[in-house]
Amino acid sequence: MNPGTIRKSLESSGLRCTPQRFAVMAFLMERPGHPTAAEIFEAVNRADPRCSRATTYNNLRDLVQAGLVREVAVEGRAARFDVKGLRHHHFICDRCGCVEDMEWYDVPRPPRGSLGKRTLRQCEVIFRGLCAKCAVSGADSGVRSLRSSVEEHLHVQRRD
Amino acid sequence: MNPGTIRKSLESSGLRCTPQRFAVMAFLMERPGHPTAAEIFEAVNRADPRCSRATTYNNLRDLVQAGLVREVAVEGRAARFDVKGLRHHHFICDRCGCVEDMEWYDVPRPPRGSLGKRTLRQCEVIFRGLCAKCAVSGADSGVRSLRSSVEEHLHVQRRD
DNA sequence: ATATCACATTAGATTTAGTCTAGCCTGCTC
DNA sequence: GAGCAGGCTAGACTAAATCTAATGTGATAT
Repeated sequence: MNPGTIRKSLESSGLRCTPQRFAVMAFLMERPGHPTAAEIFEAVNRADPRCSRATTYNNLRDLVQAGLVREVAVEGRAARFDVKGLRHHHFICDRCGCVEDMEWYDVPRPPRGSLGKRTLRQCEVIFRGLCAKCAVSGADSGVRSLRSSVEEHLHVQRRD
Repeated sequence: MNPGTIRKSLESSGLRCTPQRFAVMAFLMERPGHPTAAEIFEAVNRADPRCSRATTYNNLRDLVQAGLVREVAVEGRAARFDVKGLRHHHFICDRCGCVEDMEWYDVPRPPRGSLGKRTLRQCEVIFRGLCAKCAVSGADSGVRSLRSSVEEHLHVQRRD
């Protein structure tokens, strides 16, 4: 990835291209796979100890606000980040919490009228299940958090 | 909401109907609007101080695992919970972080082959934008965290 | 060249959200 | 009526993220 590209995309979003900001962005680009903020901080800080934790978080916030980076919240775990490149959806593993990209396809807009006074900015699809590694390994290897382990449909037929 | 219904759905999911568990479930049913764990704890504990924080979290975990309750992770904020009743999607407000239900409609499955060795349990659509209240009030009222403001055109200044 | 100003950065303290620990309680079974 | 399992509790603890107050940086104005 050409350093000029990063600089340009930062600047065209109104962000100054500081060494720290550049490093965070570069790390995200060259390491797809949705790292957590802690992983990003650790990597960037190891490469150049001039980048502190607060700066990493600040820069992530700025990059997300500028629309260059996407944040993915995962139940019971740290958030994960990826560069907003080609459009894609996300797959979240119930077991290990990893986030993977899924091929893009269009999501139908919500039906007329269901939006009310709300303003719609984005629709995204989240897929859930087991990632390839966890699906294969079968046995448990780190399940701990609030997650639905029962198939979706087998409960609550509630009439209201 | 008939207390018998709650007891029955707990028991048919293999969960004993304890007073604390019942209270958490009842609160979620009678107060739709996706409260956070802290709100649930506060309400349930105020109504009956015999329910501790740990118990609230334990019960939420159990209810989610049993498939009676759904957890919604929100970027930069506490998770929110709702009873899994009628199928619906979720709308998350960029500004205040609230979660609202959206009318259900079918989501197309991921295209053939894009799943690989993964196991799919669920597809859900998340809508993002501004909730009715925030869309109207325009001015800022509590934005603080990593959130995307790109296409949002309304530049909220953090800190004042 | 220097004062100024806005933006960036830092170390470390703090807050928030959630989990863990160790012990007690309750109600069933033998 | 002892044993046991699941459930509960207060409060200590942890992880993730944010805040604070001070310092650095570099562009522009004087």
